[in-house]
Amino acid sequence: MRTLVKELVGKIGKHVTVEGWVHSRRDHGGLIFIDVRDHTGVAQLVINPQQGDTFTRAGELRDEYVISAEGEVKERDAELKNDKIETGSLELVVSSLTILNRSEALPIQPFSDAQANEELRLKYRYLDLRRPKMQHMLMKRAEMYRRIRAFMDEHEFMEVATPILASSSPEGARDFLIPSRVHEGKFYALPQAPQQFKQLLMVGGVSRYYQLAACFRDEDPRADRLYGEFYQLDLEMSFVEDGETVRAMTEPLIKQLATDFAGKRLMSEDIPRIPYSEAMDTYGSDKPDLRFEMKLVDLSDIFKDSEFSVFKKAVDAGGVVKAICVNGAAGLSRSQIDSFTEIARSEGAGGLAYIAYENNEVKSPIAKFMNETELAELKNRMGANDGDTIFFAADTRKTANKVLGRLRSEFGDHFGLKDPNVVALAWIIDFPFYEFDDKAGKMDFGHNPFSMPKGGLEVLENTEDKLSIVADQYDMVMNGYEICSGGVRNHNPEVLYKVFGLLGYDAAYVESRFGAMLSAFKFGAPPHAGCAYGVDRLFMELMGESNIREIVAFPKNGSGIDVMMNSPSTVDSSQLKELGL
RNA sequence: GGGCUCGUAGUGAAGUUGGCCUAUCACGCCUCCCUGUCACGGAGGAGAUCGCCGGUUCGAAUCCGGUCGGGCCCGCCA
Repeated sequence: MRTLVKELVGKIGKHVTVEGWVHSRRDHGGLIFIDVRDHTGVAQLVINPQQGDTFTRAGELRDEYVISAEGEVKERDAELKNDKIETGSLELVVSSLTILNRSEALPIQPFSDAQANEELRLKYRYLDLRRPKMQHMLMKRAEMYRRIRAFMDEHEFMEVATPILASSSPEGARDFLIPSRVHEGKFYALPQAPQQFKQLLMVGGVSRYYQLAACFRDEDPRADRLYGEFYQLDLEMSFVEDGETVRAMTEPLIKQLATDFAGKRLMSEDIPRIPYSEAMDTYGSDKPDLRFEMKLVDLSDIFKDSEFSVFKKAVDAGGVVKAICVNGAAGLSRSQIDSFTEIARSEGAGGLAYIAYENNEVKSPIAKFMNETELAELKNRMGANDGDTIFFAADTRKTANKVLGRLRSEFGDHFGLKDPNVVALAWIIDFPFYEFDDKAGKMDFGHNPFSMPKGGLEVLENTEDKLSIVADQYDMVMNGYEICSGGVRNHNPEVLYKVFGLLGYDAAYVESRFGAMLSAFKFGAPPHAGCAYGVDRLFMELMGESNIREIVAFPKNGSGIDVMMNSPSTVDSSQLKELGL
């Protein structure tokens, strides 16, 4: 019967068996100390030379050998206690020692402060997982899942598994395709989300559905985006016609996770609802980090007749001049400003104009083009003080917002405005139903084609400017990350045809792609709404990580390769033949 | 697909304005010594042609070109 390391504290004087890994060894020649580690902690074993074979065997131990040690738990003398570890007041005096398995010298040192590079850590992930931090991640992830399930259960949601072998959906991300053996030339696809299945569950009479669902998308990864597969807390509620019901229902869960679970402080108990257009205009992003202000200010009226042609031209062309005021940025060096300029350029800006206020002087390459009135009005409008710098974007509204939104986030990082102990939540609502795709030169869905246009058929048919149609669609934003996306669904076949029809897709197209859903909606589909939280990204932010691979047990690398399991891999020609490939 | 960046013993780093580099340090590894350590200590040892290929040069870890691999970002992610 094995005793866990953390249980030793209550076992002074008892004879026990402890099993685990050799964490470190201190061989004094005539006396050997072994630190044994299991998932609950580390404890010291003492092996005396009187123990004969056992002592000899202890001398053979190396780091990460797997052992079973039997003996008596003794309280250490006062001067020998180690207050650095929980079991430091005791030790196990070993009478019998078994080597359960040996270990070669490790290719990475999981317990060293210097961390091996990520590629090696991923290749030897099973060793990397022994690190206390990774153990903690696994345990916290499990705890989060327990809390989610308890919450959903309490709110009478029913967990239903939906298929992993699904069908290809044309919109959205690239699919992972699975060739069918039985039906040569045909393919399954791994679901990008259980979207259609969960809506069909609503038609099937399920009132409240949820699932911790695996989702698959073949898109290039990022630091906050896993390659290939990720998990969503997917949920849907029937007989719900307003998104507020869904938002209000799930909010307590997220608050609980942010506070009780992650130990952080909420920026505000009330979670603001911000229309998409306002978020873009005020923060230059549909996922603003609301832990700090630094709002975008429209200065077009000041500069519409300016001598400074760059600004005037932008306004004349129908664009805007907008700016952000960054506290303390007057101290930025030339090269730091250059690197922010590079960032602005990468978002489409022509350059990065600025005005710094330092020691009550105006320092700026562009101030000479402005008159006293403009400078005074500018400073007043931006609320700039000594030490601040105002950064400008003069461009189309879209580009100016994008550039300043990105800079706002970068400055937030640079000046430490993103308090890691604070969670700022917001709902971004009223997304545009359609957007103009500049590159394709045509209209496309702004977000999710399955959500209900606000106003329904009436609005779809009678609105002149289709780009002004708003979807009943909502995202939850946490500290600058989109952690949830949801909507009131379009359960009306007529409206669904119309929604696609406006983009030029005819009925036959819609039927071929979404036949099951269309047909289901003809047989008494209840109104329904729902959402899906990206639990990996949510967990990442709650754990204070900026790299999503740090919080997942076995992630793929940035090229979509599992360097440990060596996937993707080639397969036998016989396997291909069986599939008719 | 594009941009930026990195690649030096098993691991992490230093060296990178060309030459005292026969490449330095720490951890790890191996041998020996050590009865109260807990990052044990002490003595000794093995281990790297500096990602790879080519070029410039009297001389390349260092400069140039190419290539491979990693990371971040853009595109993409309904």
